[in-house]
Amino acid sequence: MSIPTERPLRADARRNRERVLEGARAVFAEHGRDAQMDDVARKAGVGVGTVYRHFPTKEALVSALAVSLFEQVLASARRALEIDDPWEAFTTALWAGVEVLASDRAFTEIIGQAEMPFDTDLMAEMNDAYMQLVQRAKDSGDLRPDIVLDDIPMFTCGIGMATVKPHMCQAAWRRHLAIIIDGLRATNASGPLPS
Amino acid sequence: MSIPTERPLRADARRNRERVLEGARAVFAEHGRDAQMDDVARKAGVGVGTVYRHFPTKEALVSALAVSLFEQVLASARRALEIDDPWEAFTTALWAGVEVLASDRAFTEIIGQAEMPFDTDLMAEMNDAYMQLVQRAKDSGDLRPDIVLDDIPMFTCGIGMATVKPHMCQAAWRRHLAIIIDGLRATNASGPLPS
DNA sequence: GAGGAAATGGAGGTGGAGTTCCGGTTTCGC
DNA sequence: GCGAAACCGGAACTCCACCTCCATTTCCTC
Repeated sequence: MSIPTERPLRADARRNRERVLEGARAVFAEHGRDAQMDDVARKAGVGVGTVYRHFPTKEALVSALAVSLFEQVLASARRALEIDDPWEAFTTALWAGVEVLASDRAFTEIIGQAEMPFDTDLMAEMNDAYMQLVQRAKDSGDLRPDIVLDDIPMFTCGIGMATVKPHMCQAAWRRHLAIIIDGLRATNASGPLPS
Repeated sequence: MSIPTERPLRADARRNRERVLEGARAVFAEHGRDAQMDDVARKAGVGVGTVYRHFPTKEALVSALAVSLFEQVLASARRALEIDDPWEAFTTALWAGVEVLASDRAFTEIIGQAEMPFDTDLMAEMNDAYMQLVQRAKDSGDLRPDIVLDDIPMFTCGIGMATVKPHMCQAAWRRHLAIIIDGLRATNASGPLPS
């Protein structure tokens, strides 16, 4: 019953897999989810068949990319957790996380969906990290106490979605986030949040 | 060179046109832009051919709906302009406008695009109304002065996009907007907005 | 280097969504 | 009422994007 360890990829296969990922990242970041597989292949300098050999489905390819970006966001959250000041830690994580979102159209579209195509462990670790950031910022009295964890992806996703509008200045997301961060401060709350 | 006044629609055509619009509103509000024309027809209790007789293209149908919702938002902004207190006028307009957005997935997707398929007059009137709301709220010292007009659709669009996630509580947009409004108050600004 | 397994590429199959077309039906002016 | 014109319905067509297939090439093992 031992799981047969997968034989290592051949050299050319490994190289091409990397090229596909690279091309896909570029194409999906620019055109969002509905970029086309043929364009990915062309960008990667590879045939469509090769793309499909490495990723059986468009969805699988998109997921692979999303996982990678998700890990980036998680890493930035963990780095922020090392900051002593709770409010600075919290806002630092937001700035870093949103920067990833704002740079990639497809990623924002994906996390804006109901079902994430990820392994749940990653999600759980993500929740953990952000839960700590939120709780610490609440405990210190900096973050308004009626914020819940689910509010955070709502904000960040909103910023991402609003920023990918093609005609929009690329730096606009910074203004957007700055406003939200000011709105999140406990001292700035004009009243309790609804429901 | 007189433009031939269009003959009035026949009774059944007028009735069906209305049914198509009604069905389309429902279907697009729920499924967003990529709802299907066949579904619109079915919802309207009408053949696809009839849909295409009244709206030559899917895009045309979507635009017609969007104009109607846009007019709703404009009307709510004008109503808000009659409120004396500048800050209350401004926030009232936001609450009303976002409520329309949050209820309609396709509409949010459309205004999140580069080119709006509208007649420009409507856009200009919209700009006028919001410009006044923004300026008055700045002049009274309530709204932070470094906000520009273009920031407003960015915020509202972000809220709309973040809210149409199917799994999300329908009232979440209120929390989102409440945070942003608190962030927009001049007294709550922690620093100047970037660029 | 030879044999064979793995990987490649891109022409074409497949399916689904937008649009067209036209025989049949409904409405309106006379 | 009657004829003509407008309108309706939905089967069929088109087009485009995802995906498959296999002859050919590349790489690894012995």
